[in-house]
Amino acid sequence: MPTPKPQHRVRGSASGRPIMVLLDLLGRRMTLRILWELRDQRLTFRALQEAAETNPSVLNVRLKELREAHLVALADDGYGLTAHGKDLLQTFLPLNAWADGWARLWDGKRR
Amino acid sequence: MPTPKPQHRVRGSASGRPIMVLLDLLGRRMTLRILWELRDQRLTFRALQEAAETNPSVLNVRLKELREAHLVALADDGYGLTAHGKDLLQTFLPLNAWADGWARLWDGKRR
DNA sequence: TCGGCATGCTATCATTTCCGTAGCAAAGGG
DNA sequence: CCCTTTGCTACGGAAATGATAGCATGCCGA
Repeated sequence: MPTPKPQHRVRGSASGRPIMVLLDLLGRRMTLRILWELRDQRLTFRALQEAAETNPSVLNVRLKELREAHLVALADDGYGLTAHGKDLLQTFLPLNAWADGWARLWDGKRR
Repeated sequence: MPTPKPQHRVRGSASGRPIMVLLDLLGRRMTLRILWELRDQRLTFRALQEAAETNPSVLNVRLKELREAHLVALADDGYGLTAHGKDLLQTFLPLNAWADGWARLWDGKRR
């Protein structure tokens, strides 16, 4: 379960193209969720575990990957996004509003 | 392996908040990749399978989920993004450029 | 009308990943 | 000392994924 790095073969892509590497990384379970939970706060390992509703084993693996990817870093006051991580998160912030609109697709169909 | 729907409990989130549902859906393997491959073209099942470098079993499961999520639809000329899917993809298009910049983090470290 | 071919897709099984729980080592107070 | 919190690891069962083979349908040319 190697951490995907640009220029290296990753699951689902022999090319190592950065976008493919990134899609592999973000497509692993809890990765997007972890980034999301850290979008506006720093959290300890355990606080992050609760926030993301996951367990320490998966969380630890994801955190290792995200740290190797320079998206997350651990400081005295807990885990938080790096400058790169914050930059990436900017891309995802509109997702929240988008998801709300998307959810309305089901509102009319449930009774 | 139920398709996540807003207002319903999903893996990693009891709340059913749309953003959590979306993060669960997008966090499943190959989901982001499939959306990415369809960003500017329609593909047959087999063409999509090759493009995304995956296998029919996983592809079929993901396509079912994406169709139920109204993000992908099948027409005579193959699979393609729905209006909602295209809208969502707009959010991710900047990722390509971002990933190229991100990859440079490793350029200086490889020798 | 009979191959051939491409289509979407399913079945099967081995492998990988994930999940849930218990617990450890270190650091800091009281 | 002991209690708490920290980050994190070990383990076993469950679930998801991956790879391959193959089916049913429809189309097209001979």
